[in-house]
Amino acid sequence: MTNAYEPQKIEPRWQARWQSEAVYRALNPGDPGFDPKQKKYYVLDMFPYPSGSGLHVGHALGYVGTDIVSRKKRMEGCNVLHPMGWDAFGLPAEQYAIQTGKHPRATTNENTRNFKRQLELIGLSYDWSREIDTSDPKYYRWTQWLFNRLFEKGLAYRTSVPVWWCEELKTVLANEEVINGRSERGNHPCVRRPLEQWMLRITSYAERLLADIDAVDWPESIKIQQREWIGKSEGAEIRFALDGHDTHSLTVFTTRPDTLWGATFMVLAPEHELVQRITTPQQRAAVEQYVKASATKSELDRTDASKVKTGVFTGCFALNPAFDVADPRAKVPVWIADYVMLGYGTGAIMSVPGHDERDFEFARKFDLEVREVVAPPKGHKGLADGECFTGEGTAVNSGPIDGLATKAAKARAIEWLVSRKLGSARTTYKLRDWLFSRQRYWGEPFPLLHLADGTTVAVPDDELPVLLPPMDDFKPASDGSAPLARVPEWVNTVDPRSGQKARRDTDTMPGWAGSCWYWLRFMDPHNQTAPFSKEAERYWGPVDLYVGGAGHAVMHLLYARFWHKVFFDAGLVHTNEPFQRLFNQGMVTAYAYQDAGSRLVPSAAVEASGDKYVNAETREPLTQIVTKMAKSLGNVVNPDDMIAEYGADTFRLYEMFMGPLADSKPWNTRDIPGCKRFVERVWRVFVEPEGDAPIRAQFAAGAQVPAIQGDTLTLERSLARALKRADDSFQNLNLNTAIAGFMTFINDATPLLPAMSRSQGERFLRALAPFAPHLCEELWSRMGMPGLIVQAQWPVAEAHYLIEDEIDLPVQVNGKLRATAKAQKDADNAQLEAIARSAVENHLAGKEVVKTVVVPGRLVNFVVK
RNA sequence: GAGGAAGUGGCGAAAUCGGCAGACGCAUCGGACUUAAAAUCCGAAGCCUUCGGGCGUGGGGGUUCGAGUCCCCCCUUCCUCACCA
Repeated sequence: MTNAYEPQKIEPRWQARWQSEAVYRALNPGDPGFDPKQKKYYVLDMFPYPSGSGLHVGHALGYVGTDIVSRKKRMEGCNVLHPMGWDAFGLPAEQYAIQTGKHPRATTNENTRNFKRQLELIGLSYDWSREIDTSDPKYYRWTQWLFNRLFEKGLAYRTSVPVWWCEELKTVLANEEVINGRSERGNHPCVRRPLEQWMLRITSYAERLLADIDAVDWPESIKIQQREWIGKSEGAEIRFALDGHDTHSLTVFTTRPDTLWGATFMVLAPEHELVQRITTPQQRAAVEQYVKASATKSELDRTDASKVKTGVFTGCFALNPAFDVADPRAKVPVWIADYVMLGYGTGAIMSVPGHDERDFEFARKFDLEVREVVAPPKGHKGLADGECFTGEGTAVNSGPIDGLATKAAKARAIEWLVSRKLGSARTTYKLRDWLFSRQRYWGEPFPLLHLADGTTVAVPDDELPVLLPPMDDFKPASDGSAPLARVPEWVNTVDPRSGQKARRDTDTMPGWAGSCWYWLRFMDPHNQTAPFSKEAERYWGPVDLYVGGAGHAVMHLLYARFWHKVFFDAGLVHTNEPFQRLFNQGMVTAYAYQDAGSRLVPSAAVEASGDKYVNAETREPLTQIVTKMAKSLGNVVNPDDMIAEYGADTFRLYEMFMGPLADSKPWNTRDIPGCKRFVERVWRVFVEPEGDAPIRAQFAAGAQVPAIQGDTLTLERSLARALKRADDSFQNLNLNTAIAGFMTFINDATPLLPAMSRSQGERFLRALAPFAPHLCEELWSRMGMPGLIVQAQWPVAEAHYLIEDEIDLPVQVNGKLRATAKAQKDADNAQLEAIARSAVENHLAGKEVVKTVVVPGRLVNFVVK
């Protein structure tokens, strides 16, 4: 037994012990030893994509936070489910394979091994018996099985949609791989091109996805982002006849049916199907050129999208149904312009330039008629002032709805349209159906067969999984078809039900698929007859606390909610929503350094002297800035290095001590020694460094129990405050304040050490244990405490030690602090006033006290003239 | 352009209700110990000051006996989404 603090020795030792005793193993209903009366708590991290570069300290932030919560919940007696796994399908592994020839299976296995090693180094309390890998056939078998449920409900369909095509890479790219019209990798130009794709009908759940978000305990900012993304808007669909085209009409969506009388032109999206039919010969050349240009240009140079509206007249006129055909106002020109999106509403609008900014700008540019149909309320500028008015007002120049306020005018306009069969009320959503297929290799194959008779059927559940065929060339074909299409022996098969010849679907699912239900698989990860058992789901669902970055605010969380609702409808799960409480950890940023010309200098070449920074070579002064961690800046910090140097406990403490879990904050390795010092001070409080006893005698079993008085009472109060602060810090996960409380206690205890009792020592260790588990386990064992501290009970402050008998009473004169006086905690107002008055006598001399404010137990304020 | 989050010492930050602004750390400075250094321990420290005090939570107004905290306007930074009719 040595008395030096040696984290490199004690940490692996306790990790091995926890593993051998399976202390983080969560029991399911039916498992031996399962206690149905015990409360359950499910803490989930957003599981990582195991990239080749490994974890950095930013990823670890949330994992340390949830680990501390899990450990505390266990100590509070909960059956805690805290699992971890790998979101292992995805494009980087495949891209890497194309470049290096290394199979995605091999790199994925390597990467997950590395991630797991890193997580274990940190001492995280995952139940590794539940580890899952979305790219493992044992897992994706059930992803396919769940897809079949969507397919049989008609929620998956195949259609031709415009997708990103990159000519340079000869491949289809996912939306998330295209940034400002260029490929994320290589920065090549991309264009939209129609291709047959699988879609999921998420829009049919739009209303429920919107409504149910009110009931969950999520950050309001995320709720707002989801609501905005779903983007419900209510309005009307209106049909316009086209002059000279009896067979075609033009339907538009508007949220302002009351402004129909002010519609002076129409605009179609350039891709709108009517464009070809209605364009007149004179305009054809101009229109075709515009359509072609907008296929690339509109998305390509968005950076210098100078917001100048462009468009071309088709030569065609529509008839505004608000007016009689003979009325000159009825005939309105039809234009095309790229400010109208094909995918939203009907891909066509009626333009009301008097009351819509975009239409107003367009009308000005092309000199089109602007007519006022909504009079602004008094005090607002309108067309009379040369400005467009988009707010609510009173209908004017609008025939049957004249004089109505906007709200009523909308309703009346819809009635009017319905009665004439010109339109109807309609609600639209920004949310689009979900493009669910990728022409890629490293994903779940669709469990679908295209039969000789032209129908498409699901592979029967009992034939799953449809395994990815072995391949070693993953390059997409030049026509955009998937790599799987090049494996004829895999593609060509027979439908096991009808015996017909069949072709397998050669698309794979997107990276999101595996993460759409993984929290359910964690509940029952080894089930071979179902994705998860009903009993397990009834017991564990929903997730009590889900922690991850705000970057997944929309996509993952919306997709996951969608699948969960489909499962709910299918009777597979018993809750409407998957994640009861969501918490977003902040981003860990890092410092970077700039020279006078704002050029970034790699961190390795920066030298610090006090609070100044200079370039180590040139001695040029540098400015410190805060940025993302990036390889190119050389400021990525990885946990392995930190742990090797300081130990896991110090690393964990620093991660939390930086600030509230929710805040973004810069990593500063220079600050870590503060946490290291704290850990060492804790050690020395318990262990005499020069001695050879495992623990100071006062903390050993059978030590004399001091009376709680004098210094021991002072420490008891200090400990109570620390325990209270620690407990409170879990409310908002500002665990930094808990650590500050522990530090304060150790600062108090150090000079009063002889008065500290064994009981105080062990309670302190129990509170610190979730934060610094190895250290506490070691000291706990040296104290001769029974069992493991990870299984001990969470200590709670005794309320009466939180109350001080004597307080420092601040005394203010005119709101300014002039003195502090000692006062008894329970002194009444008159006593307090008297004490206060004598404390600030000199400030009151010769002044008239006009008012005295006494806040019992808080302060006294004299208002004087 | 829209939405969100946030601005407090040299730095990270703290401050249930409106009630002593800057706890706890880092860096800094001083002292002890040491042949010396490291480590450790003790102490100082928001800024200005004529040593009475004054000024201080991005800026400007307001409410209040009292505002980091509540209300209005403005500025800056970061994140997300881009013309959604």
